[in-house]
Amino acid sequence: MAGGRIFGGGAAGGSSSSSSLGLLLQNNKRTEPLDSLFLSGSCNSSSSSPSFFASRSMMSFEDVHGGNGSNKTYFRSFGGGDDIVDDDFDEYFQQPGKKRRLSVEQVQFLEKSFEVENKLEPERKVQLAKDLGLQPRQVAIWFQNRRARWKTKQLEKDYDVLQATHNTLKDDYESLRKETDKLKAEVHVLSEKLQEREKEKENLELSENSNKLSQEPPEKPIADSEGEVSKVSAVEDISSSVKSDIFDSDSPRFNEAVHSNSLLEPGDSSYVFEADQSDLSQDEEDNLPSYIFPKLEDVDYSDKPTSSCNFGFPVEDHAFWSWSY
DNA sequence: TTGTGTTTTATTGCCTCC
DNA sequence: GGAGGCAATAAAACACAA
Repeated sequence: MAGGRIFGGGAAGGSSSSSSLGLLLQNNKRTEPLDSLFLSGSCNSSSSSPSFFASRSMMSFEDVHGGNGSNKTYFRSFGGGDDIVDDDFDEYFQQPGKKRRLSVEQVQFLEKSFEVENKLEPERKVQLAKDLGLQPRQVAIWFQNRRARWKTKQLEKDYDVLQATHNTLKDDYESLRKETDKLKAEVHVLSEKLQEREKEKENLELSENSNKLSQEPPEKPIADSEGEVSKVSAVEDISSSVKSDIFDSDSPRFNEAVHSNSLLEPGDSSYVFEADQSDLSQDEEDNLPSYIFPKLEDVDYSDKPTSSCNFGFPVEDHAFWSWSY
């Protein structure tokens, strides 16, 4: 233990008319134990000089006179001084590396002061030191250590609160996940049913058509209207087929339609799959059929005005993305 | 009595503020 | 540059079980 700071040089001289805690508690009621401290620990005692009083605080009366360790009270009376033998004190005080515990009363006093204000201004430090018969440096150290203890306790409290919050969130997450799984399974079952129904319908139509074709002899259309008639029937065929393909992600015609942007135009009344993309994670997007969640690179918005920073989204739909970096 | 863990007091070194 | 705060740490004091 070399070097280090030099002790604060004892309590400041002069008498005071108010205690340090009194400085802070001017408008507060004092507690009874502290009152006794204030009274008994007064530095106004004419019988002892402040410097002597502060020095005396560095020792235990009972230690000097053979006290038995635990349950010690170091400073039975702050003001008296008649029962102190200076030689014993000097002997004790000069022992190197000895630590002296503060008395219960001193600690109570300091605790009370700490409750009021956990920082220590120089004036209060000196005043407290005077009141308690300690070195100002000791008071400062006590406050420093007390702040450290308080901080540790606070951290423990914060940790407990965070842990409780974490547990609550975890439970919420679990229940939401279960609900999501349940809903996903429901969606799966329903979409399978839908596909089955559409296929049945399609098969029925095909068989009906083939029956008609096999029973009716082919009629030659009139030359003038031939082109028109075949065009209309062709369009009808394609139209009905496309409609059913909307529900069939495997249909190449469906994909063509999507790519040409002719069927799934947002805002169109036929735009039936307006998925809320914000609720889907990227992984989920990847697993979904393209008709529910067309990939960005598959959608051509070349006919729409775009800004330099809209990531390929139509400007009017994604103003959010349109800020400039 | 002794070994061990905890608490309290004090030191050291670094940092910030005035 | 000095004062004061803080984190890390040392070491004495204390508590307590074996």
